[in-house]
This record gives sequence, C-alpha cells and structure tokens, in this order.
Amino acid sequence: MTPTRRERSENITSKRKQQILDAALSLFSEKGFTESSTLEIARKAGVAQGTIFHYYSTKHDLLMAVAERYVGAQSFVELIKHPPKGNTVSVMAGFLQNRLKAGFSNIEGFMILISEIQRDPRLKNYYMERVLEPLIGMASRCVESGVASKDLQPMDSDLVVRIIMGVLMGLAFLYRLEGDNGKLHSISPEVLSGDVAKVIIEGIGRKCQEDRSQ
Amino acid sequence: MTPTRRERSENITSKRKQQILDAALSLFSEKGFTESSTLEIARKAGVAQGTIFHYYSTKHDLLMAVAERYVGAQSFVELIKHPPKGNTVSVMAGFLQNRLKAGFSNIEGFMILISEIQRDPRLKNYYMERVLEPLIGMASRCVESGVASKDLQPMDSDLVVRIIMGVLMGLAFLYRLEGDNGKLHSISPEVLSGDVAKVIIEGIGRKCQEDRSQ
Amino acid sequence: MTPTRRERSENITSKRKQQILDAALSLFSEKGFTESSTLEIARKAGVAQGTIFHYYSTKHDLLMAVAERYVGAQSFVELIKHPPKGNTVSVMAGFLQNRLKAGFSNIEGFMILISEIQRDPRLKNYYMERVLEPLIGMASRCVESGVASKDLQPMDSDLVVRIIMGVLMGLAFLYRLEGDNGKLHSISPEVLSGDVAKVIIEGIGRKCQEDRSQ
Amino acid sequence: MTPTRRERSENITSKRKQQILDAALSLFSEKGFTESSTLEIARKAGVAQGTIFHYYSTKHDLLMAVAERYVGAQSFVELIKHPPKGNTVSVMAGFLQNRLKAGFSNIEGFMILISEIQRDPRLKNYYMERVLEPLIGMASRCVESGVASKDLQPMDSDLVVRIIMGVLMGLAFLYRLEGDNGKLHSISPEVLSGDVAKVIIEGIGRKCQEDRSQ
DNA sequence: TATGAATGAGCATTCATTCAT
DNA sequence: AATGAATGAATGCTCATTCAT
Repeated sequence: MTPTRRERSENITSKRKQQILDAALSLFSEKGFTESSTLEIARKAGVAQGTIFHYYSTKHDLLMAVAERYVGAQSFVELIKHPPKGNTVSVMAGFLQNRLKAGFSNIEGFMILISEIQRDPRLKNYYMERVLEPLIGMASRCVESGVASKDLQPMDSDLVVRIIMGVLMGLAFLYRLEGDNGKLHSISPEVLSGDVAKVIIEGIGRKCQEDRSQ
Repeated sequence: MTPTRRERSENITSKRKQQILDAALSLFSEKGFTESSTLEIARKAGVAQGTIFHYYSTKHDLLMAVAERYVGAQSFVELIKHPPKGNTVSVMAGFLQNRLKAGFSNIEGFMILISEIQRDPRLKNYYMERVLEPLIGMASRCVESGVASKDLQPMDSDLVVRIIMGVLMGLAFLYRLEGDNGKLHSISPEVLSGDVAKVIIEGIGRKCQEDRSQ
Repeated sequence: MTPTRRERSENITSKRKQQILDAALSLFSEKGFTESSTLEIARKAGVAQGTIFHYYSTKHDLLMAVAERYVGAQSFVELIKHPPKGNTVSVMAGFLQNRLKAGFSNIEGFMILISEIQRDPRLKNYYMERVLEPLIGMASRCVESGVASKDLQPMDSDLVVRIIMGVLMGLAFLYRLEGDNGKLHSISPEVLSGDVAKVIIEGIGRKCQEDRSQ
Repeated sequence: MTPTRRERSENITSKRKQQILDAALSLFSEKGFTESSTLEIARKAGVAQGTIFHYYSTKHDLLMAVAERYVGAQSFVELIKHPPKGNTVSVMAGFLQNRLKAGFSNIEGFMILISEIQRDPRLKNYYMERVLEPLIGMASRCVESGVASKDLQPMDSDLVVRIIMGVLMGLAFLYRLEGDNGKLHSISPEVLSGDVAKVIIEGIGRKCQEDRSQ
C-alpha cells in the first residue's frame, strides 16, 4: 500500500525531528544546553541550521522536546500496570531495578535534567509533575502496602520514600561521575538493585539471630 | 596602630574578593555558570565589571574560586581529627550528620558543582580528588571498622559506601528540588541523619525473630 | 538561464567577501590592523558586524586574506613566463618597472605587510615564502645571467640582489611617506624604473676614460 | 660634593624615565605600539603601572619620547660638523656608513617608526622634519658638491637622493626581516657601506675601460 | 614620588533567530 | 520543506587612565 502524500510528509517530518532530537540529546548531555549551539546540533543532525527552527520554534522548545522524550521513555506505565508481585523484598527490588535500569540507560537525559532543571522553572515543573511525583507516589504505595502487610516496620513513609529516591538519584549521579571504570559500571543493574534493596530492607547491621547466637 | 600600606591593600583585596565571590556564588547557583554574566556579577557585587578581572583573571577562575571556597568550607579535617566515638550506629549517624549539615547549608555550592562538573574536567578532577575520594575513603574506613568489630555484616564495602554517598547526594538534591516547603526542609539535619543512619544500619524490614516472637 | 541555488549562493558569497576585503584593505592601510575594529570594517563594507565572521572566522584570518589578495595581485607569474628580453639594462629596467608598478599600485597592501609582518610570524612566513624569496630568486637569476653574459661585473650577487630589493622597498616606502605631493608621485613608474636601472647599472659616478678624456 | 636635594631628585627622575623608556622601546619594537600594554611596560621597567603616568601623561606621549630618543641618538650633528673628507666616493661611503650603522644599531627604533608613522600624523611630522628632511638635505649637498666637482655625472639629484635614501631604508628593513641568519647580518656595516657606495657610484655594469680593452 | 586598586569604554567573537528564495 | 546568508544583541576580557593614599 503506497503511502498517501500526507503520510509520506509525516514520515519525513518525524524522521527529521528524530535526527534533530538525537543530535540535541547527545550534545546537551555532553556539553550542556547553553554550551551546545544550534549550528552544532544542525551539523550533527545533518540538516541546515534553519531547519531546526522549522521543527522547534526556539532552542528552548528543543530542550523541552528532549526532556519529554526522555520522560516518555521512562516506563512508568509498565511498572504501574504490572507491579512486581510477591513479597516486599522482591517488590522493592523490582521497583529499584526498573528505576536503576531506566536511570543508567538514559543517563544522559537524566544528567541534562539534573542540570537544566535548576535554571528552568518550566522544565522543573514538568519534571516534578511527570516524573518525580509519580515516582514518589508509586514508592509510597510500595512502602505503605509493605507496612500494612507487616513486611515493613511502621515508619515515616514520606521520609523513607525520599531516602529511596535519593539512593536512586545519587547512584545514577555517581554512575556517571565515576565513568566507565567506576565501581557501578562493573555491576549489572539487576545485581545492583538486589543489593540495594537488601540494604534498604535489612540494613547493614549484624542480623539479630546471628548476634543472639554469639 | 595604623595599618601599613601592604596591610591595607590586603584588607581591601580580601574584602573585594569576598564581595565578588558572594555575588558569584549566588548567581551561579541561581542561574548557572554560563547564564550568569560577569556584568551581572559585578553589579551584584557592587563593583565595576573590570574589577572582577582584577581579582580573577578569567570567569572560569572565578568558578574555581567559588568551588574552592565551597570545598574549603567542608569540615573534613574536623571530621578526621575528631571522628565520632562510640558504637557503629552513632559513628555512622555522626558521619551522616556532618555531611548532611554541610550539604544542606552549602546547598548552593553543591548544586553548582553538580551542574558544572559535567562540563568542566578541571573542576571534576578537583571535586573528585578533594571531596569525593576523601569522603569515600572515610566512609570506607567507617564501614570496615564496623565490619571488623562485628557491628556490621560482612559485605561488598565498595558498593555499600557508594550507596551511602548516593543517599547523601540524592537527599541534598531533593532538598533543593522540593524547595522550602518540601518534606526535607521540615526535618532538622540532626533528626534526619539519625533516621537515615537507622535505615542504613537496621533496614526498613521487620526485625527478625525477636520481632516475630513479639 | 536562471542560476542554480548553489550558483547564486556562490555569487553572493564572493560579492560579500569582496566588499569586506575592500573595506578591510582600506582601513588596515589607513589605521593599521589592530586599530581597525571589525565594527568599522563592517560599517564601511555595508554589512553587519556578524557578517564578517560569517566569511572570515577571525579578524586575523581577514588580515591573511587581505595579504593573500595583495600577493595574488603581484604579477610574478607573468614576469617569470615572459621575462623582459634584450640586454641586461633593459631586462633590469623591465624587472624594476614590473616591481615598482606593482609596489606603487598596491602600496596600501604593501604598507600593511610592512607593519604587520613584524608582529605576525604566520604572515611573515607567508610573505617571505610567497613574495620575498621568489623575488630575490628572480633578481638573482637576472644578475647571474648578466654576469655570465659579461654585461655585468663579477660580484657578490647575494648582496647586490639585496641592494636592488632594498631600493624597491625603500622607494615604495618613500612614495607613501611623502604622499601625493612628493617627488616620486611626479614621475611615472616607467621613467622612474628606467632611471633606477641606469643608476644601478652605470652608477652615478663620472664615466671612465671617455669622460676623463674630455 | 654631595648632590643637592634637587639634583638628587633629578637623578631619580631621569633614572626612572630611562627605565621606562628602555622597557617601552623593547616592547614596542617587539610587539608594536598598540599591542604593548602599559602594564607590561611597567613590569618590564620594574615600576608600578601608575608610575608611568607620572612621567608620561599618555601612552602616546611615551611613544613620542621613545621616538625622540631614537632620533636624538642619530648622530646627524656629528655628521654635519665633521663631514667625511676626500673624494666623492669616500664621502659617500662615509655618509652611507654613518647611516647604516645608525640604522642597524637602532633597528628597533627604526622599525617602530616605520610602523607607527603611518598611523600617527604627529609622529610622521616629527620624523619628516627631524630625520628625513635633514638627511635628504645632507645627501643632496653631498650629491651636488660631487656634481660640481665633476666627480659625479649631472643628474636629477632629487631623484638620486631618494634612491640613496631608499637603499638605506630598504637595507635596514631587510636586515631586520631576514633576522640573525640573514645575509646582511654577516657583513660588517663598514664593508657593506663600502660595497653599497661602490654600486651607487660605479654601477654594476661592466666598466668601460675593460669593455674598451676587448 | 610612587603605588596599585578601580574604572568603564571598547573589542573580537558567538549565537539564536529571521527571512528570502 | 529546506536552506544558509544575514543580523545584532550579548558576552568575556583588555587596557589606558584616574585617584586616594
């Protein structure tokens, strides 16, 4: 079935947008938003500088589009639809694994957000509403259902949730900061998330029975 | 006693440097390094634009000076000289408290580092060598001595240390991101660090047999 | 036949470059390179300041382009292809005439080179390799063939050649220094070069025996 | 005899001026007038930047002072008081020798003049009146007396004088341009001036008696 | 006399954005 | 749709000059 003229046009449009977005993501994460010029982005994308402004009316719009694509790539929906089953530990590990994988594989997008969020209220709002709050909510539900099922101790869940989110963010940041030879690159996200879950659930202190037996 | 010419000159110099550094810190953390112009900084500092270059030969040097002051304000030395005494939990809590207080009270400096480190290898090196590695080392020693004294379980200490550093960084970041009305602003660093230490040491899971048996 | 897009673009480009080069040549020779601002050049060329940097990526590149155009305008190639025929005096006169004409008619370019060469090693190399050495070589061949044909005395040709080049440079410099009312402006290059050739070949001293004999 | 206070003060003043002038001469000739900053000059002279403006009210005044000292160093007066005696050839050689020595040994001052004269009408006037015109006058008298004594042919002396001045200027310029390894550095000014005088007086063409003898 | 902190005008260069084709 | 020439505002930085001490 040959595409209609409109379809073809849409294909081209979305292909161009794709090229530009890829180039922008890569440059923004490498050099930062302000330091990347639209001319560079255009060259990297293989289009003329003017072409960028056909698709994104300002450079800032381009940043928002990059952020949106990053956010869109986050598989919240999946996580919500199919929450990890089982006991609290495996649920928690599942949640952490999902987030760490997402964080590590989109580390560039994450770093852009980390940097630009501070200077761009629009972006900050967007991120808070679309990413942080949903994640905090989801983690809250995790924790609260754990408490309800007596798998977890009673606690200040608002705080614990922030500690959990903090671990995720901090690990992503260290992952990037330490680079390819860093400790965190040498562990698979699956293992890492299991270990992190264990620490959070069980703590690093001596376990009681062991202590007892002494 | 009237100051000598040299003394006066040094007084003026250090006062001016202070003004400029303050203005720069505030603007960098608000708008980012690149987005802050030297003219703005000068105006905020109440000096002429040229004056900035009298004291810092490039804008980048000014950034480094801001970073150095931030790092200098970190009380590592104190922490090393007088490590918190006592059992592992209170040592850990002391360490976390020291770091959280430092992180929260110099949150602006921290955010600048977070952002600029990614684009500025010189700054990154400086931060890695002067802050991150010492901190990781210190936390490592904490953990290892806890393991040796059987307060802590045997574990992959490299990983655990990164989890701990991650929590610190992530909490600082959330502290800033959620702003004055956020959860983390409502808790004193003393309490917060105690809670965080408890989570890390004991975990959030139900405690073992003894709990069960209750 | 309508021009293709590329052709039009090339036309515009070369026209703009021309405008900018003309303005730059005129300002550089009037006020010197450093003293001419790119804003002035732009205004004189009738373009925006930014446009200059569209075509020449630095002000220094613009200087090099001016120098190159000056050098390119020097008709070495012609001189080499069609060396003046005949006896040594007329060959020498032809050479001097060619060089004096070029020097006087491009006097502005020459003065720029004279000034900037001293501070700009790149420019100096360029000038040495592309202008001075070829000219010295050419003059050398002139002199040596004159010596071979016994039209000229045996001599230190390296030195004589420098004297000849010196005369050319010095006269160009005086031509400019004395200005429109100066002696050298009142003589046509043709006559001047003949006279200079005569002085160099025959000297200004009384001619020998025949003079003596009078 | 101890100096009076005034004398001492004058000594200091003239010593300071000397330092500044030396530094300025060296920097101006190395990097050009505009490219040399007063701060650099001050540093090289071992004084504070402000001190320069005690002695020379503007940077341009400093340039003029450098030029004046250069001109003052030219030993016209000597040349005029004690003109070289003897036949025209030795007079001419004496004149050329005096000028070449002066030109080569003050080559830096000469280059500064060459460059700055074009942009600075005041400097140009000064140079024309104090250097070029006296020299041209002196050379004219040389030539005319040679013509009168029948040592020289009748000729357009205005032109010949410019040729002679041109040789001097051109050789000085080449001397500098070719640098320490250049041909002209390998010849002593005494020999050089003799050779130049010979070329100018006798020409480089075959001498008549020789031709005759053929 | 000598200093050096302070200034502000001036400069080369960058860059997002516009627009005619 | 796509281009790339053109723009001009903005920026980091330099520097002669002033002036209080």
